[in-house]
Amino acid sequence: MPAEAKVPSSTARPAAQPATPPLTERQEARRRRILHASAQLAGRGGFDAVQMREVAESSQVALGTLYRYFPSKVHLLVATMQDQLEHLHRTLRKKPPAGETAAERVAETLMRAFRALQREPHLADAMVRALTFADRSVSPEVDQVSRQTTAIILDAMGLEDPTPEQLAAVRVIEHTWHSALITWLSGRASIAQVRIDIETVCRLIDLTDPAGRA
Amino acid sequence: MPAEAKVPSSTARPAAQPATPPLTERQEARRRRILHASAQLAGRGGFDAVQMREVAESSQVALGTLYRYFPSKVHLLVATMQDQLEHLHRTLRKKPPAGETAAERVAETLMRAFRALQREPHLADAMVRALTFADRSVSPEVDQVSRQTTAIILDAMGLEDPTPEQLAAVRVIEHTWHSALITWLSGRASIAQVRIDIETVCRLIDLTDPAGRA
DNA sequence: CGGTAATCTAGAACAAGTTTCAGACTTGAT
DNA sequence: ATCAAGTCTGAAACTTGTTCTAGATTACCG
Repeated sequence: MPAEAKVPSSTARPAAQPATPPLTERQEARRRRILHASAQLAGRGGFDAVQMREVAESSQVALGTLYRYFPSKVHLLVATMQDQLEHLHRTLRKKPPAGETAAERVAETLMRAFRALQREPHLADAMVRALTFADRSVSPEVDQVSRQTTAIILDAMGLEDPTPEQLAAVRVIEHTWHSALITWLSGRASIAQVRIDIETVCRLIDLTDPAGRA
Repeated sequence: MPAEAKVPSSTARPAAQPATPPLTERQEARRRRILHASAQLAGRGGFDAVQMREVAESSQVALGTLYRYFPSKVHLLVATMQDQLEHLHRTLRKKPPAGETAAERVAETLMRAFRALQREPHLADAMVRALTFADRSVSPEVDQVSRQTTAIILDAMGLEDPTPEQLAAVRVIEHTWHSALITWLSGRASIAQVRIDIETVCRLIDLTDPAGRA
């Protein structure tokens, strides 16, 4: 029946999506080439520089195939972000933050991530814009990014069993993180400002953990 | 020299933009028609339904003229949002929030705004997506929206002389507000969830005000 | 091997945002 | 009233995301 297997869609991780039929090696390679080209183009030029025709050409794939793998430009860029986030998470695991309190560690972690983004501001632009511009059709993928981000923050807090209040705080931290990134990317906030925002929101953690009812 | 220019009639608010050459009455009328058409189309269909050709036709204006007034679709939608925000602010002034603490009043105000958006979810979609998708070329306009939002929140807090810490909290509240809206609009968070996020972030205000010097 | 269904390719075609242009129209000044 | 300069209009053109099609390839089953 099938030839080169079924329609691909998300991650390469086996322990992730439920309905992701496995990919041929050649397909996996194509997918990887596409994501690489996407990140490459995004790296200089940002969101606008990632043009589907160029991605296709650059990754040696027909336009139609590109769209079979990633049903829209936003899907593509969100997938690119998933990729980068995984990479970041691995890096962070190797060198956990050293702060005293949970709030400090989270702030340190986010600032580290922020510095990584500063090294590739155009790539950051492409990914973050895609993420916030995504409509309902990309919800699953965006949600996956969100879960990954949550995991990173919880890791930094060093909690195995967060309370609902703490999870609420994490949600707000994520909101702030995304929105602060946007203001920075669009030139409306300085790097210093972003740091302040992050540090401010991280104080919410103190509010829930040490003294409060847990 | 100029033609339909120079009549210093009304931009309504005299204390707003610095370098906005005043508009003729006919121009003011055009501008208003355009914004009305924009809101109308956004009202059903959201971001995608606001098509520049339709806006032009619907507001009895040539496409080129539309682009003279609003240099891009995002500019147009952000301007639409400015419009709506002013309206909201006026409404809110009439019925200030009744909560005991500043945090309660801010949360109440934002929830009220949220309910207003729920009545026109498509319009909300168009405006918020435009806002977060805006690139640097729209910074001034987006900044104006941000200032207006800040003003609304500060009003709710009832402060005439906010401390830097309080301003920081307000910034984070705004971040959360925008990002929470996005998650709601893209179907990744429920209304209840948004309420929780808002209430959570508003606790930051308690952190700055009651104990410290006011 | 041969068959066949799914995949891939190349390229045209379509949609909506944006730009451009020639000509008609308005406005304020002389 | 006339004129110069800025505005508006209508329409075509251009760009880039997205869809579609016909035919060549590929993977797997028997």
